Amino acid sequence: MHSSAEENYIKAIFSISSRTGKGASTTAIAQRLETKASSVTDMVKRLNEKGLADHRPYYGVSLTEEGRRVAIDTIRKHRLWETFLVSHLNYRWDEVHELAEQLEHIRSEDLIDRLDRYMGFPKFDPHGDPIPDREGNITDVAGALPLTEVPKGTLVHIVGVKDSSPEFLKLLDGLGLKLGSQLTVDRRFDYDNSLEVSSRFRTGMLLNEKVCGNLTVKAL
Amino acid sequence: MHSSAEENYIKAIFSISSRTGKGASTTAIAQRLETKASSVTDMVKRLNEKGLADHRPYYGVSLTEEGRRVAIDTIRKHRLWETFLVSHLNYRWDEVHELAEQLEHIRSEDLIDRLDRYMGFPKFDPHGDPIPDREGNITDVAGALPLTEVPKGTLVHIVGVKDSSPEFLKLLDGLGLKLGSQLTVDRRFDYDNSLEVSSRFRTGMLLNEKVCGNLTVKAL
DNA sequence: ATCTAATTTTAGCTTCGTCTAAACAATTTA
DNA sequence: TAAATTGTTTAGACGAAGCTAAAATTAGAT
Repeated sequence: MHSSAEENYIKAIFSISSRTGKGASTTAIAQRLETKASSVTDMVKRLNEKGLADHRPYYGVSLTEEGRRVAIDTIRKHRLWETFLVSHLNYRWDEVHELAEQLEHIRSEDLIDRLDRYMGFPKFDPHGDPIPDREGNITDVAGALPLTEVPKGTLVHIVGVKDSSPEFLKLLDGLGLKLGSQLTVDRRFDYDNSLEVSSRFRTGMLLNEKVCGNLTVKAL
Repeated sequence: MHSSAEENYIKAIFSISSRTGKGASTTAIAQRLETKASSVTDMVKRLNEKGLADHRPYYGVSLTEEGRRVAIDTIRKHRLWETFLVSHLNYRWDEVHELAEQLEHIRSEDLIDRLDRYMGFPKFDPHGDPIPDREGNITDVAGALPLTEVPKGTLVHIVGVKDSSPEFLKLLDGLGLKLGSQLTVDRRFDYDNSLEVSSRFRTGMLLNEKVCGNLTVKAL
């Protein structure tokens, strides 16, 4: 059995090494979990002893097959709970992250499978992230790419957000943007890689590079 | 903020002193939580420092007004989660206790209020126990009494179970008994205070004193 | 009323997860 | 290449929550 702390470390290692393609550095983990590098070193040692992570000092941490499974199970729980909170308890998409961080640590595979069935086996969570199935398979959206990569004139729709923080989601809400919103890239500014986009309800929206990088879209 | 461990101690103190009408003894608490008396002494000291419990050494522990509120809030969460698990996720009444023990520690009043509304503000949990409302009011069933007190010949129906352990609930299932089941007391045996009862589906059930004491019924 | 038995508390130790401060290693920079 | 900076680990400590063994207190039996 794994503690909540262990699961949080495993999730962080999984997410960092998926993004970078390399082992996760101690400081990167510390930053993400808002803890100290020395605490990370300690915990990584424990994860290693439990066969959940490999650690070559000064090189980085990576998950074992078992650790990877724990990560995916935890992500599955997180995303299913987020989906439940939004679709059944009427939470907004910017309110559910913290709660799901608690709920994902409830120890019962059966509970999450029942919740999954209760909701009709949803494929994506409220932020457009794919929900792993019971076997741990994750079906990614084909043809999805960050808004930064979209050429001028293209019509796309939003299929996901890379940043689920309340701050970012509130910004999108303020622009009237949500999952499924249709966008056209009207202009690209080389100066700072910002884009001018328009939706069906608003034109002339100027989005900076950071915002565009966090919006995953698909051509229509 | 209270830890899960604190909430468990508070629930135990609440339940023991409701039952006995006195302060809860260290050993009684230890027994209920399957821990050691010395651990209880330690924790009670902490609860006392936090203003949640009063403790006169060698006399017993009782909750402060604030501690009582924590107890009732935790019970509310426990019973609402149990209700959700049974009525929406199709769990049986003998399967939900352990899961609810985990879920009751999720820290969010808002979540539990939304769950309450989602289910239409249920008044009783799957074991017939009353669910406290948001203000902490508990509405007890008028005229409910243990089966042990029912005179011969009376027609009653089951409104609650005092023991929610899987073992006891499976025994009831085995007899075809559940909340709402109608029972008649056919005979009372002074020898061991056991009763012979019959339901609409089965006659000649010999229930011992312990079983009868754990069945709360109401005359029809 | 005293002595024994049961209960309760204290003292000291353990594990988990965290911290700070200091030492050690690696990578930049000059 | 040496120095400075950055990143990582070690050492030692702490709080929470538990344990065992021993001491202290109360209650029950004689």
